Amino acid sequence: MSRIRFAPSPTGYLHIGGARTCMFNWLYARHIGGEFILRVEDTDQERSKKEYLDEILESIEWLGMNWDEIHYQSKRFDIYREYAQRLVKEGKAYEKEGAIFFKYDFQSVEIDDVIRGKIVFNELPKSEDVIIKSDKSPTYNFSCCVDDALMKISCVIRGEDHISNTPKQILMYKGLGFDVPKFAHVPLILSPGGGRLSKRFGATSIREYKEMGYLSKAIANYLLLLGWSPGDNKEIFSLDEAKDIFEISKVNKTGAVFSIDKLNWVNAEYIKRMKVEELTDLVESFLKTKDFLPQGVERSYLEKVASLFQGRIFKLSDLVDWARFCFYDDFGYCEDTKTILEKDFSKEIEALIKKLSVINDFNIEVIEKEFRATIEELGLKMKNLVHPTRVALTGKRIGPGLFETMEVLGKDKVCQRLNKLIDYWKQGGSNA
RNA sequence: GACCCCAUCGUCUAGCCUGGUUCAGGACAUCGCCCUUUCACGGCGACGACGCCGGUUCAAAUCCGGCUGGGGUCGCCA
Repeated sequence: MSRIRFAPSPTGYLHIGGARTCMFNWLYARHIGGEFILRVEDTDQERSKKEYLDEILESIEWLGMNWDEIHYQSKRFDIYREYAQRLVKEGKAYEKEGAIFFKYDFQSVEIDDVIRGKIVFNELPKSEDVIIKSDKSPTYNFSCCVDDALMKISCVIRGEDHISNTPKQILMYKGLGFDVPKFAHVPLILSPGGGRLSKRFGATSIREYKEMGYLSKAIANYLLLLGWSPGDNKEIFSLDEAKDIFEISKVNKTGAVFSIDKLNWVNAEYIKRMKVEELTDLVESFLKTKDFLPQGVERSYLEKVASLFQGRIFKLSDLVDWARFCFYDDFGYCEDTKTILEKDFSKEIEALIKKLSVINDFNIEVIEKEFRATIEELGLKMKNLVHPTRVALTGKRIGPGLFETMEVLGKDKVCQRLNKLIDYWKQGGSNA
């Protein structure tokens, strides 16, 4: 049975790079029918926080992954000390000032990397390293090595920033008499400017993306596109589909620049392909956490709003800007609507109100019919009436199709808002 | 500085392993046209890459070497 692990350190939130490494591990494990193990590397008691751990586990699940085992290094200190002690007895390590140092028995070290092939190190910067600190906690390279061996990890999949740790670890495996596992070093995700993904580049944690209204499946899908490709020009696929065809050896060697534009596109694709009911669920809980929904908004209404915007938003948070008029009456007219409102169309709008107010079944077909009839009778062009009407209803010059917008808002609100625009003109254009 | 990794359109990538089918395919972004009540969506199209130099070969994006460029690591952090 193959055993694969992801080993996060709870000293920060799960960021994009970690999430992707986790996905590669999970995908590989599931693809070969192996076990997926989470190993929490919480040896740094000072910096490890429960808050971070909770967030990491939550993000992993949110992205659609599960695990078979979870271990905590903070509970295994005895084990690390025992193995370190063994090295001391064998003369491969020694104690000094309360710490234990491992002496590298260095010749030349070769890594057989599943993604990169052979990597050869001909020299190492040091001839020894601390494996147990003076506070008796293990150092990263040592606990990592002991655990990967004891937990029978068959392939260590991690970021390429660990390549230079690998020769030291291999020497430790050998010193301890352990079998050396396979390694696969995946490329890093880069900032748009090149270089490491950093806080300087906006959001980096999965949680932040969730809060911006990105869907878990879209993020998982996009992250997978960074460094791996199904190879058939397919770009939209689920973790589950990927699982069936994923090959760790097919992961790229080159670092990939994170593109918010492409993430937006993927996210929009997911939103478009979703059933309205499903989208409404997401919209509802998202807007609730943003404290955006007024009291008493009905589910059926929310569903109409979701459907109205389904094809035109990139992320859920776009609704906060664009769909405000669906929930609140207190909006003013945007600055850029001035040119539209310059000309007074009171008479025409009044005629429109008259036509609309007598409609019984206020649906899109009837609305459009009456709207066009009004245009016809007044000898106007569509845009003459469409633009001011949209501004009256939404406060903006751009938005969803006018007639569906009217249907969603309903007759009363439509007429009321149209009258408000007439008042605006009466008062000589003051934004009441 | 030392060690290591990497190198196809602006970006993500397919192709590279098993050289010819590729004057290099797809996607995002950008631009144009169409659709149209606005903005999007959708449709169509344009722009746009094998870093450079050598070598191997009848033939190289594909194999080899060098150079250049980018990245990573050098903590009793992980």
